[in-house]
Amino acid sequence: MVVAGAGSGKTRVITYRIAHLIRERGVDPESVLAITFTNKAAGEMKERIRAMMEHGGPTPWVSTFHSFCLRMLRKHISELGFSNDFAVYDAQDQLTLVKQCMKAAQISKEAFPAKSLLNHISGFKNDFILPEQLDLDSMSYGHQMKAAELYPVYQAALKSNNALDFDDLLASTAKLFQQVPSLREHYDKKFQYILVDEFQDTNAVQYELVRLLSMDVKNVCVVGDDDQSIYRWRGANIENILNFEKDYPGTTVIKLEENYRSTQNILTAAGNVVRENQGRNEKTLWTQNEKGDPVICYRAEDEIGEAEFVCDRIQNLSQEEGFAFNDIAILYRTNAQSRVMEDMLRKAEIPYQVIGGLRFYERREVKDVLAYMRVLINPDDSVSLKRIVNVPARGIGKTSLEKVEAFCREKGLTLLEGLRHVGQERILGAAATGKIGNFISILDHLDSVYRQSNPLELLSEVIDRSGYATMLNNEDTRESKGRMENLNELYSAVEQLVENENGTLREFLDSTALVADLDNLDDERGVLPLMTLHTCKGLEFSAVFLVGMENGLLPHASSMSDSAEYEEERRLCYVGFTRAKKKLFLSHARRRRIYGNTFNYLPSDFLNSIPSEVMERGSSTPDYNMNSPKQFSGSANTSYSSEAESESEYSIGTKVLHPKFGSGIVINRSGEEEDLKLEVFFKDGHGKKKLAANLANLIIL
DNA sequence: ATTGCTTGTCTTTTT
DNA sequence: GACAAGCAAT
Repeated sequence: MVVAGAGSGKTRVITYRIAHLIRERGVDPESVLAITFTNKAAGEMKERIRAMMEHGGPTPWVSTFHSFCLRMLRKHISELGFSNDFAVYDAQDQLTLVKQCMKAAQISKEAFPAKSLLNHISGFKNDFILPEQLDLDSMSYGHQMKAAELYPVYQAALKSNNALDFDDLLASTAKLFQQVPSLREHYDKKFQYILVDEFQDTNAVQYELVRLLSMDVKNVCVVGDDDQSIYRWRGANIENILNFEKDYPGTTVIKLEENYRSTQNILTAAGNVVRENQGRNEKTLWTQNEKGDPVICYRAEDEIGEAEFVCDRIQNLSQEEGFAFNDIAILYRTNAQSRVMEDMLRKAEIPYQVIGGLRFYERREVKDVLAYMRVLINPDDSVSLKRIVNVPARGIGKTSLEKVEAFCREKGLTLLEGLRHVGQERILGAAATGKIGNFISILDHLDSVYRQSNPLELLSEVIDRSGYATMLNNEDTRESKGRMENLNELYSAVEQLVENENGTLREFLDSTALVADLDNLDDERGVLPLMTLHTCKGLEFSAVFLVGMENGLLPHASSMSDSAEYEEERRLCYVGFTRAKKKLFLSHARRRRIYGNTFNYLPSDFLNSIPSEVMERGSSTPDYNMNSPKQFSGSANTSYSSEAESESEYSIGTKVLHPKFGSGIVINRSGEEEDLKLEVFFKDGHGKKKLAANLANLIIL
């Protein structure tokens, strides 16, 4: 186990270890399995290993957990009673199916938001709790309990659609190895060497997978950094680092504490922020690098001023100091923050790319077109079928579809089978029957294309015959033109697949299901990347701008009520800082418009952790760099000017006292002046309360 | 019965 | 500001 700080060369350790094993120890490359966090990282690692080998030949398995599992399942899933043409459901598909199941199970969607139930189900899967293993007595409150009730229904629905969701890829593979010992043994023996990067972000299933593959051959090398654990909310478990030594007795632990990436000042700032966390392994990163420039912290009046500052400095770095745009990054906590930055970058004519946000393969038109192809491959996929049955509109509405569905339930047919029987069974009137017949004949035609030609021809036929092209052409708006462009882009993606790899349609669909945001990062051209703090993990840039350093954004408002979540925000901040090699710019705005409301945020608590020797403050208005950072966690806030006080009253993060509930912290606010509503999280088990500010008799602490 | 329109809701992070 | 659910108009 290699416990290694940021910038200490973790990934390099894995890459060189693999190269060493193969080159010096004569290990068969195909007996090596390396797990990375993104497909991009996997590709780069493979490339580097290949470069270190003398000649081509077999290569080690390098992939993400998800792609590894998908590969296993495509080969062996019949053992679990699925057909190997199963579909992979993304978050949208999952939600659609959950809603459908809730209707069937008569669960009120007002009392239980589908998203919340899905989150809990995902949580069960990440903890590797199968529906039959649910312990209802251990369930906490209402949502989790309801989710437990829905979980088996949802799994059954997935099965009848011959589909797995994202979390199933992992859980089902683990289940597969547990249920079929011969298979487990086979792969255990095959993979003599297993290496896992970013181990601090593995969850229970992933841990179990590693364990299952290393029972007979206990040769595992994991690399991680507990300070960079930022996926707790996704089920990641830092405990995995602790359990490791128990499950693998005789583990050698190697610490890497020298940082080769950042200047001393940046490292000091980052180290001080993360040091305040309680549950962490004490380690201090050091570097031989120069002290470097101080970290710059800029206070803007509003988010536009912040964006102006950022663009200004970027121009400066580019023109005066010769930084390439792709060596500078803008990082933020939430995707929504990118918009203002984009507007300003466009004005400044700086080329940029936003990583993340709405993914290409999640766009409506792309998903619609892909849904046609998914149905051809897997006719049981009713989620995709329902998506396209009336898209473009062809007169098959809600009521008709409901009747067909009822008929299907009664006869035990899949939706597609049901649609095919509409005519004979006289379920619907002549008009509706005819429309469904047309749709079926479109599908049949596409199916024959699918069987006879390549994916590229099929795609153009889908776009054409479905009526999608006509629909977009008729609309003739800026939006519809954009959608058409996306379809053209999809076309080039498939084109590439067919030309270069001679891939099949299913391989293409699989790859679309597994693309990560970061996989789209294109670091060749001089394009400036914008991304969230989560996405930036593993990357480095000469200059980094971390914007929105405010209580409520970083730390995010939703983390204020839970100390474990709050600590994760700190780590997130640490990850952001340590991406920077030479220059780190922080910024925060006094006012910020979000969702149409104006918020007055206070500067982030995390800024207070940074020693003034390594940080320089600036702002568009004077009086900022004079004082040390304001303290607002203590009892007195006399350092505020009166103007600042009225402005920041009840800001997110403010500690308050309530006559009944005692002390608490403001985690959200809405409305203005008289109608100001606060959401306050109280200690001592009172939990979240919504209060009207002028009625609640709150005392600001 | 379907369509296109309006209203209301909800926005942390993602393989 | 995006999107889904609910509405009146055809």
